Amino acid sequence: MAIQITKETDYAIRCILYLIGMNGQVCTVGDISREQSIPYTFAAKIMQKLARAGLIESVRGVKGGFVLKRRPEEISLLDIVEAIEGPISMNICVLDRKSCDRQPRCPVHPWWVEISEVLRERLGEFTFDRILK
Amino acid sequence: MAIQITKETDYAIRCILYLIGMNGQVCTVGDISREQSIPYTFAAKIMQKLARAGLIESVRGVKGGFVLKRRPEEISLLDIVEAIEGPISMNICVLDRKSCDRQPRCPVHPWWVEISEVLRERLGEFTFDRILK
DNA sequence: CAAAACAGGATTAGATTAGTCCTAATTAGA
DNA sequence: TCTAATTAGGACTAATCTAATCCTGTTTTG
Repeated sequence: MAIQITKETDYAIRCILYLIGMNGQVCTVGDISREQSIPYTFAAKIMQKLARAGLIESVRGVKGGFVLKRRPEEISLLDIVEAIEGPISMNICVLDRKSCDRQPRCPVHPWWVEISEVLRERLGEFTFDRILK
Repeated sequence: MAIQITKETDYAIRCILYLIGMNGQVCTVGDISREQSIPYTFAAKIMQKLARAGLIESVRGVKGGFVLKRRPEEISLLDIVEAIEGPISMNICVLDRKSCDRQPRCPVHPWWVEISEVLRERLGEFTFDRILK
């Protein structure tokens, strides 16, 4: 676990980008997988996560697929990162205080809390309306 | 590779913290390993990396060990993270443009460059003199 | 009811992280 | 000068996580 988003998250961003480009049209996993060069079953998993997070909506059955559920300005990098990887923290101790074995207080802990928060804020500022310009 | 420092980096921070607390006294890997609960051989590797990065200095032979080479205000979280994990980038494409298969331009690329830079700056602001207060 | 699609659990392969082992090289001190 | 304490560093192993696949089930159009 180094300081980098996963390939899955990178794929997820491409998925959203693709849906934005399709302007409300329902797209299948097949379309997305083909156009964005993402392995089919992996793309399917990613779309499920994005749907559970409420960023996109699934339509089941023949003629089904996925559509964007929010407008581009309502979707940020943070939304996608958290939909795929879960809550952000620069060090596990931020989310799970027990994991820090240097009880009761590690002097660096508050720094990680602060840096994690800064990163969240920044990721939240990058919304997809900005990308179209 | 998710957005989080590794355990090795966390250990490295403890090593520096320990040396700072020892006020210029030469400390062995044994001391550090014992006091900070880091497996001996792993701690040895970490100290080597910190030494190569110029944060600490090694003294070989009997009575040898490690000493801080810089003052606390000259050591930041960034120095340690980069000494252990190498250059920071939120997405591989920031360091290795070739790794981005969506040539020639991915619209998200400049965002990752910017976010990586913000993170570097923030990590650089946390210097170890601040921790003592 | 058949075919096209999503849902989701279980599994596998590959990469990375975490940690170990072993054999030097260095040096203080008996 | 020999020995013990110590760092240097390459090779290796174990554990964990990421990336990807497989399979079975459910929904829905025509």
